[in-house]
Amino acid sequence: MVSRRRPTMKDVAEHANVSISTVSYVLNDSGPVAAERRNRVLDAIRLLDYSPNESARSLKRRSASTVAMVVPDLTNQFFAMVAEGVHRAASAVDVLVVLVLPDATELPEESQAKLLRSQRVDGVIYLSGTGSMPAAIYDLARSGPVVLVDEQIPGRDLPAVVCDSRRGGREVAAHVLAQDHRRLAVVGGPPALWTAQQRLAGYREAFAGAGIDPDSVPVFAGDYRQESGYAAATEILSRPESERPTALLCANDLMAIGAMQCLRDNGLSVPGDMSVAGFDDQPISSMLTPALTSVRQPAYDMGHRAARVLFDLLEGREPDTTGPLPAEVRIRDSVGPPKEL
Amino acid sequence: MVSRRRPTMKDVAEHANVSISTVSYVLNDSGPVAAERRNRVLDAIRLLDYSPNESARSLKRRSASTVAMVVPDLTNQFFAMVAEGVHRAASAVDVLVVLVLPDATELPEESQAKLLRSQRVDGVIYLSGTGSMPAAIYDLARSGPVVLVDEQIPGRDLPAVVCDSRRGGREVAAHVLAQDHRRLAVVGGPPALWTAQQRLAGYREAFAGAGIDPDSVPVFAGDYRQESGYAAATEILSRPESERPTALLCANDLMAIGAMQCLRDNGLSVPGDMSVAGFDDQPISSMLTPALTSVRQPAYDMGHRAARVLFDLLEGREPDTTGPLPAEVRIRDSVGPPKEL
DNA sequence: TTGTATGCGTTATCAC
DNA sequence: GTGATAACGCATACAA
Repeated sequence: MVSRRRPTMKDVAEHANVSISTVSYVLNDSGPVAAERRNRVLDAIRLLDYSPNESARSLKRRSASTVAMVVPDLTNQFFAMVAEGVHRAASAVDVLVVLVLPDATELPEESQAKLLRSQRVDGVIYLSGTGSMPAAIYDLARSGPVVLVDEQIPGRDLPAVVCDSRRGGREVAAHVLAQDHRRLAVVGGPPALWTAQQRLAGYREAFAGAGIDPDSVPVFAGDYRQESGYAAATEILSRPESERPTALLCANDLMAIGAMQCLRDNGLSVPGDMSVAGFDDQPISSMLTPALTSVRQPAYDMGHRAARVLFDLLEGREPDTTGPLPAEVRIRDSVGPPKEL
Repeated sequence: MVSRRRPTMKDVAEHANVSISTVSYVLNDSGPVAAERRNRVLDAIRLLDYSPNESARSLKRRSASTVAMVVPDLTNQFFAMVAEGVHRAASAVDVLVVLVLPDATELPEESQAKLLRSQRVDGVIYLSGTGSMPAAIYDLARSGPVVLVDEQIPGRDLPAVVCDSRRGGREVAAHVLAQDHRRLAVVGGPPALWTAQQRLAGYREAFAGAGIDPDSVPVFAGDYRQESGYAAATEILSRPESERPTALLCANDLMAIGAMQCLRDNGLSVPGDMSVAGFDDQPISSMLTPALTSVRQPAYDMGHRAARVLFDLLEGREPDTTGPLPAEVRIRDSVGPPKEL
């Protein structure tokens, strides 16, 4: 593979016996050009297998046609699906998506800000998901447009695409309560995270609606990871059976899975001995035994819309600012009537 | 946000009272510069919050410091983990990774080739995974370096990072046989895919080693998706029980999961009534009930190594060409002794 | 309609 | 050690 020099516009122009600008005109429809000459150019392009050098284009246009997508963890299928939505929206307008995963070796927001400033990317889609992510984002946003997904920063209004987590929380909780559970417990997410707050708020609304004092329901602090679900369940099982909750509301599927593992390891059955509900509706959740009752978030759509919002911002359009997307309860087998009945 | 023009080297030079070249020298260590002036430059850079325009750099250097990573589907956790490995290796050398997912709307290899030729990316990491992908890749490889992951094209020798699927197949099969199963069946992957061929070849070696004629073992053609596992199991269950296999070797986890669902739907227990083994060891597989016996592929390492190979190629180094990575059997609960015993 | 010339921000060559 | 200056490949204002 002798890797010959790639053809440039100049080569094309020479082959077609026209000037460079003419080539540019046909490439971008940016000027009038006679049909016959246009064809000559097109032929030359095909012949030489020419394609424009995007670095030069970016330099000239001051835009890289590229966005960064920050996700905490690709193996989480929720993030993966958001990523697919982003990718799809981007490739529809010929924009590249560069992947940014937190790199243990450096401060994440610093490297992202550098990326933005270097003009290798025009904007950022930010999925905090897990982890803290405080005002640092706001710094980031000074270097260029940033769109948040499934997250909101109270006070500052950064553009964000979210779904109605509070309502989703209210509805799963209501579903559980409708099975006549009266003693519940919550395994919550990181208290600093917006999603965790919303989901919890939703649960509490449902409790109140069912005549249960929200403050009487114990909340175990988790971190959205499987281990923390296991740990919370362990703690719950350390109590005498008569004081245990009969149903567990977990703020995400991973923790629900951890809790279910713990219950199984201790010889309890789900939902026979204890009901468990999750949140996220990861694809895997429906494959479990029992299949997990959860709340589906439209991950793909959220990613897609976030990308659209970012593009609107980049092109000075007013972003589509319709409300949160719906989150729907998926009723499955992990929630049943309480044992006592 | 009034989005002022970003500072350029020229601005830095003026602030520091030096020439542009001096700034360039300190930025790249590409020339000698007196300590005192170097500091002036550094200060100016900090003051102006300057960072170099990478489009201009790419243009000049004829390299984008960016690679493309083609994956069929991010929600498959194997691919997600490969992607993480690639990302890590890339960010260690300050290379960006752009995500490429097959876009239903156009021929995949065409858009990728365009990407390569446009010099927005310097090379490609290609994960065919599922789907056919024939000689088209080879065309791609003429536009620039391409490294295959978990795939090989017989005949042509494109650089590829694989793991020892044949051995992995042999070893799971041996594990199953060691439980005294004698009537087995295989749910294979797409026959055109290298991995599917290797895994099957491994199974057959084990059969032969156990005194079973490999040709006597029925192979159901799957496509690596869950549904095809379900379908294969359905077909198997249509036979009289005395002719059914007592163990199912599935060429990937997804199909194993599908098969297990089918068995459950028909009231059969795993491994009580039939044993099932997978391949890939997706994170979810250990969370199933029963946990799936599978073969772990070092996905992250494969991605990491593939990226290293690509960088070697890009910089004219001889790529590290150590053999396939090991694939290890993960023994779990979905394989047990046959029912008859 | 078409061509010429200039600039985008960097790097690198060459004089000084 | 340092600083002009010419590319890099493309887009475009302006002249023809």
